[in-house]
Amino acid sequence: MNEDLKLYNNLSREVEVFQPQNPNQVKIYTCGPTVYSTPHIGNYAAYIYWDLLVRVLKQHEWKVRRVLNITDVGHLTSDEDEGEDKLEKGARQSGSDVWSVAERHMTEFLAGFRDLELVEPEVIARATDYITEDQALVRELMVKGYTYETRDGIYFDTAKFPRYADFARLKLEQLKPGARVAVSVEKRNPTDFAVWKFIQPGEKHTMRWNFLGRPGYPGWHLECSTIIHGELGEPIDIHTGGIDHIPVHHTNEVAQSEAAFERQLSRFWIHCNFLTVEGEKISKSLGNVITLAMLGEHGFLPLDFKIWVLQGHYRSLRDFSWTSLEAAQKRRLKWRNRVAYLQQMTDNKTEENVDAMTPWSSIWHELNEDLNSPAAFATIDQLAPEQESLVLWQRIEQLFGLGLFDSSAKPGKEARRILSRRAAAREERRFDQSDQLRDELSEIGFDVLDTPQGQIWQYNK
RNA sequence: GGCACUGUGGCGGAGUGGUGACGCAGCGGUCUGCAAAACCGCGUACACCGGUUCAAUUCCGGUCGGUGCCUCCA
Repeated sequence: MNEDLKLYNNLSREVEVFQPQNPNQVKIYTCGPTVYSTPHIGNYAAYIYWDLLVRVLKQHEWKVRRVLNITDVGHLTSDEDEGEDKLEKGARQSGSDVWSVAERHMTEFLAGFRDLELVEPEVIARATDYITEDQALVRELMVKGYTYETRDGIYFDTAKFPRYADFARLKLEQLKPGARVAVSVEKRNPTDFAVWKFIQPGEKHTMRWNFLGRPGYPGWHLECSTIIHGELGEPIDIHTGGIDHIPVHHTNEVAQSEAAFERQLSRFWIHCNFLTVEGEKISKSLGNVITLAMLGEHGFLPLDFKIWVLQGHYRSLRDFSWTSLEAAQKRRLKWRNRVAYLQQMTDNKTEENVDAMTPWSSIWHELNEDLNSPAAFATIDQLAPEQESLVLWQRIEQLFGLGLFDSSAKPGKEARRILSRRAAAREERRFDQSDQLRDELSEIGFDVLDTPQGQIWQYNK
């Protein structure tokens, strides 16, 4: 178990050995979802990768304190209705209010978390619970002279934070401001961003808090800085997020946190790549959004999707397709059957005489090489029968959470009765009957293997 | 335009300066009452063009292609 954990750190753009500051409290922050619509598989892919990270950290016997934020407060939409908040829009479309839209989608998101057997973070922080702290952070930035006020909000002056471009290695003069959105004429620099927004007279914005004598709401990047400060304290050990966050969100987060608190925000920054569907980004406007529920309609479980995600590397761009999901589903079926097989052999008092540590150390090694789960999977697939044991499979399950030991799908009363009738039929060499019973078994979800030790059932789906 | 990632066999997907990971699909065999599972065997894969090298899919340069970001988004 004396394996160094190596992770690709966005700060150095290199794979580095990771050591926590304090093994009793590894501080991790994960950028969470904005809860304005049903999460899609691309959103979950990120949390699947971070789940693996957390499980690996825990396997190192470090104590993890992980914070996940839930953005339940305003961001502007990307659609044409300029300036309308995503939550407001969701509320208008569903005929309810912003608070219940957020509530509903947060519940939905967390249900998906459980279906994917993702380790629950130690802290789930809702942005709206940190408004006072947000305001304190804005005040701190104001006092330190990093901000200026315009008609619509308090802005962070990125020119006053010389390291601004470093994180994303931006070439500021080469950015194309207004490539996709109109520039505010009042901004001093194109990269300046709001830390607090004022609600204009007549503007519809249900979520509002009084600050500086006016109604308003926190800026788009503020909550992450605030929550990290309150729940973990700088510097944290690892900050995770999607690759898309590097140039804007994380850049701004670093700027406002490090300006206000004068400490490094995070020692490691790790980012996962995107998932496309048929070569294109998942987006509502393209109409290619796939949800966990839709996977179910196609006959897949969330865990089939999880193994699909993990058979690629978190920094690789992945393209989703139903055929590749099917291949992943079969791989998981095979693994479940290996566990089922071993369990039945053990029931039959077969002695285990295996060395679980040899394959385990290669699996463990692969995962410590920047979370190379695809390579670890290859090792698992190459296990020789004599290397396999339930102990080893339990460790594998503990690392990936793939439902390999799920007992709810095991043969019920009916299946067990068919199995014993078939055993009797074979004993008397009534093969027509035993073949027919095999077909019946197949219809209720099980295959049967005839081995020297007798019948062994296997899942067939 | 800038930045980042990326181009591996039918489909996915690791990895490496020199014996073709692994999964799915396919073919043949052993085994089996028949199967299944398992095991054994079967594929002239590394976008293109140069360079370095005894040797390049792997390093360097260029070309072409794909994706993402530059408002929020994993």
